[in-house]
Amino acid sequence: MTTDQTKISPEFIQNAARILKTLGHPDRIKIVEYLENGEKTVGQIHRDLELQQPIVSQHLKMMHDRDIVIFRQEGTRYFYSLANNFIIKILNCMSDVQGKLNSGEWDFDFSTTSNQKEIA
Amino acid sequence: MTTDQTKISPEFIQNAARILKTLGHPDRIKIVEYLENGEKTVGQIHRDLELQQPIVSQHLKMMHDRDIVIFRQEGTRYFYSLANNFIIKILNCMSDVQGKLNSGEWDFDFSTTSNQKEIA
DNA sequence: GTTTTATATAGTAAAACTACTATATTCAAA
DNA sequence: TTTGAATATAGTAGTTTTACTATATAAAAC
Repeated sequence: MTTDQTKISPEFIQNAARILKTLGHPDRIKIVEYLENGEKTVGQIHRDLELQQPIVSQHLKMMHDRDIVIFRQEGTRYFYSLANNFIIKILNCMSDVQGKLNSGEWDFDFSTTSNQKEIA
Repeated sequence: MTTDQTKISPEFIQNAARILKTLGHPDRIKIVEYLENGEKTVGQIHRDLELQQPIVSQHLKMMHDRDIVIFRQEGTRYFYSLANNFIIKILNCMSDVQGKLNSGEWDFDFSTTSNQKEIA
């Protein structure tokens, strides 16, 4: 029902697109989800998520450019964390969806997807 | 708090990434949002959103491949609609976020973004 | 001082996306 | 049966992403 009352503004569409696009990569989703537990160093992400270090840095750099993560430096280590609750909100949204899919409340089967919608 | 209880499954991450990435384009967000009002023909989208027809078809094809939209053909016209509530859920999530940003409840200012998180 | 450790950066080839133009296809209409 | 309307497709040049390898930096540890 958030359809007509909360019309997505043109300016926001740009931001939303950029955020969604950036979040649209398996590794980055994993990283963001991992960061929900609090700030982590590149090495922790690298080891715990089993991703190559340069790849991790690359993803983090992209996400930093797009304001998804921030970091603080301490000696030779960089501690990254989520930049905004916005990101968590989306992640939770995805989690909710997953829950409904797992519980069978929704069909995510596709190919068989039926959706008549309110066709007048 | 959907962190540890509802762990995002590896399989879902793939789907989520594909969906988010696909939604990560201004035109496609506009189209999806437009389709929330019910099914529309290519021509309607083309005219109402002021997007070139081939571009619209291109986006719709991609979104169909990624199971975001479905369509039914009637004569020479194609009626497109959203394939799953999943998509609406995400859109609503984005709308909510926008609402909070507009109301100043959150800062989306970035660059100034502060986020200490629960640093132990 | 020299060697690790922790990260960022450069460089790059292959793949995917974007935005267009031109054209084919299929119905509907005259 | 020719025309026009509604869409899909093909083709393509330019731009981003991706995924790696190699390397530069800077702080720590010896």
